[in-house]
Amino acid sequence: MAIVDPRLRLKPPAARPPKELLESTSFLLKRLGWAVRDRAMDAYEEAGFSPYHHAVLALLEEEPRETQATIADALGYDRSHLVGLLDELEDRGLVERRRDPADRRRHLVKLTPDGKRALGRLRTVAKRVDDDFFGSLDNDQRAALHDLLLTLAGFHEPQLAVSAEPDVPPSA
Amino acid sequence: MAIVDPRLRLKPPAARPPKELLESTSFLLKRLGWAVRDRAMDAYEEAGFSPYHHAVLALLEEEPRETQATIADALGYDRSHLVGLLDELEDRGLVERRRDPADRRRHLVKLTPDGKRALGRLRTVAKRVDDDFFGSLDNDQRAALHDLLLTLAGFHEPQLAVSAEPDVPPSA
DNA sequence: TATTGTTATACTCTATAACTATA
DNA sequence: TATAGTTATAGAGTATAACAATA
Repeated sequence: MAIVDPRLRLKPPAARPPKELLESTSFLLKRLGWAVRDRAMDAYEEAGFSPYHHAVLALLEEEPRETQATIADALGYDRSHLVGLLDELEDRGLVERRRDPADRRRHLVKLTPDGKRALGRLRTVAKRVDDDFFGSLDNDQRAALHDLLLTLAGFHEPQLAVSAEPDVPPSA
Repeated sequence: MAIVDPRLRLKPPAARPPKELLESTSFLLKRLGWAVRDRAMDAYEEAGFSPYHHAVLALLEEEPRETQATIADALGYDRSHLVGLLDELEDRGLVERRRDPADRRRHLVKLTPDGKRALGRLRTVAKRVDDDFFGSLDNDQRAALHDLLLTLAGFHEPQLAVSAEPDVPPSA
């Protein structure tokens, strides 16, 4: 049905990046990081959220009475960025901000029951993104990739290091 | 020497993202992709370039007489983005643009000898970024990571797929 | 004077769309 | 009318710095 110009078949439009870029792990990591970010953004947006909201809610579930500064530090966000995120979460009744009586400059932030429920939904979103994006790998490959990335992360962003601070010290 | 406030040892400031994020491969990929992009940008900037310049020059070495549209498509850039990049490269005498006599709307772009030399320098920058960023992995790990990323890339950005189009067709 | 949270500002990117010259 | 390259514009995102309240 489709008639193809012979010239196109002889010299295909070479719509491919140069080999030396494909041989660079940095290049691949950059591209894929961007791609997965893109997908995650879309998926969260469909659910009416952003990945930032998820991160904040998840952190609050683990550490129930955080101050805004510690939240920002733990997630690597700027403190002024966090203000807007918390405004949105508070407007929807997912978190509560109240002044710390011990230091009235501080706000203590905590999860509400609705926030906890929202967190559940966001976990589903996150899982779907992961399964979609890494679905082409088998379980072993996926685990291997995760390990390698975690190793790298521990090296480059020490705060992402695992077990640098065990719940129970070995000596206990 | 250093005396540590006991409270700090009992309840360290928890400057760490929630566990569920660390368990998400997407999250790690996103973070590391951003980190390596950051480093690459800095390294190229020190050399007076951007990774985009490198990509364009590398492509032109492989395919010496590209039109702007095919360059943009091959690299996944927007065509209007490419204009500025080529302006910069042309101003420095690293590429040449001339009209295609067969279709005067088109520009044929090619590498100059100076461009070729610049490409050499940019390869050094790229190698240093790669070695720095993945230096904490041993050779096997590094190769494994590269393979996994390449597999993923082929799945998500088909134009990054390897050997989808062999230099010599199997039938030849 | 320093710190917490907040607001305001400026700057970079990116994406889109208009525009020209050719076809 | 459609396409290649170019230019212009608007919007999002980010980083920085100023600010008010409190310590």
